[in-house]
Amino acid sequence: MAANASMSEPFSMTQTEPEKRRAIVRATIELVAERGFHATPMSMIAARAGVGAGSIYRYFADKEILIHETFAEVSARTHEAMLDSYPRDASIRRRYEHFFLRMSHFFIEHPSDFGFLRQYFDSPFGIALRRDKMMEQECRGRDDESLSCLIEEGIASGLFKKLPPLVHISIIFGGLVAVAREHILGFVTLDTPMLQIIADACWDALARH
Amino acid sequence: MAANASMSEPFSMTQTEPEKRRAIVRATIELVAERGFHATPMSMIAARAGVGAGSIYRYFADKEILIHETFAEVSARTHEAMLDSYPRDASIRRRYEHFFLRMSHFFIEHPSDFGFLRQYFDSPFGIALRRDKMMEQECRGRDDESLSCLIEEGIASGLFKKLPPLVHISIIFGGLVAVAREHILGFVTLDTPMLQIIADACWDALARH
DNA sequence: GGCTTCGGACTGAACGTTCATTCCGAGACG
DNA sequence: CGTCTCGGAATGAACGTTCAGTCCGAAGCC
Repeated sequence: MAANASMSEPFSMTQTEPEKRRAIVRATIELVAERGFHATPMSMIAARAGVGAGSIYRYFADKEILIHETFAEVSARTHEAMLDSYPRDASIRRRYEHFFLRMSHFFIEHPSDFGFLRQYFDSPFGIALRRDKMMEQECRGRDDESLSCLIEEGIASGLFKKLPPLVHISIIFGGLVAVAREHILGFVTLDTPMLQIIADACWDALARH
Repeated sequence: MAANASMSEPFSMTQTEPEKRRAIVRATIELVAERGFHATPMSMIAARAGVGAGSIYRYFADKEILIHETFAEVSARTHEAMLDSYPRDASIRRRYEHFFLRMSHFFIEHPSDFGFLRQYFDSPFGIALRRDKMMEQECRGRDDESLSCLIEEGIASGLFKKLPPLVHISIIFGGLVAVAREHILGFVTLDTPMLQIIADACWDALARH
């Protein structure tokens, strides 16, 4: 079936094939972000994407798979944004700031992606995924997992407080996500200088004094 | 709601009336915490509470009202736990620590309440509620809202960084909630000394240096 | 080139299931 | 024996999923 690799994707030749798939994924992100997984019917996704209800099943076997594949795409975009021009050899402080600022900008500029990710990680899917990742990480040799590494490096060098790395990550990420959420909901307005100040504040939580 | 004070609640005379109501509320808290609002059918709530499906409607007009009244009860318990023996006249630092430690202990010891609150505040209900509260607070003269006051006091006294109070609150609450969640999910274990250290770390994020 | 045939992406009405809510007979209490 | 609460079957709406048919561009034929 996939033998033919001559010049086109598995569907038509017009090269426009994934147009509908993309529309479906986009609609899923937006609606799940706004309303949550269980509150967004497939019919609503189809309507927002401008396709027939049945067409979704041409691209995704069922709702659960649609959610998982959508997550994979959002997740990839997020990692890409975070790692883009990551100063791999800079100081811990600079790498931390890069992470924090990239992340907060990405969330603020892509509120639907942000909302989708929050919904996903709060769901049983996301929790199971984290459990798997944790297992995997315990068995395999250390991989790169940038933030996790950064924290461990900071602790080892005596820069950061001696706490379980996951606690550091929770404080940073918890604060970051909460602040981004307030901005998106319109309860505060965060510009770049303000985000820098917040990044510094969260750094103070990590650092020994 | 509390108008009729003659001698009995609106139901029977057996004085056992709120027994079932309580079971329903408890089941709602647990199931919503575990599964989310839209993924917990009324029939499941009835089964967990050990009552017939129809009996819920004897106490709550519909699902939405059930959720709201359940929230009101959980919310009251939470505030009560936070304000219990609150050292109203102690230093800002001491009051902060009281708040942080009470809150984290409460969340950890009442994971269902914690899960329910998170679900509620993430839902459109919770967001609408916050919007209302914010309006109300802007118009009315300052009320007590302990944490909000504490932050403003800290900023005014030069102890805390000059940031919108809501940002301070987000950093603290975001971190607190994230950390409690990791504990409940079993990814870290937090005892009292560790929580004290975390409270101190979050304080560092607030404080000027 | 015009006409016909063909294949498969696409649609939306239809299906079986599950949900929130209603209803009614059974029983408890006075 | 009337009143009132309860449980769970009944009801209608809404859901995820399917499928019989539509549509359209490409290929075959004259």
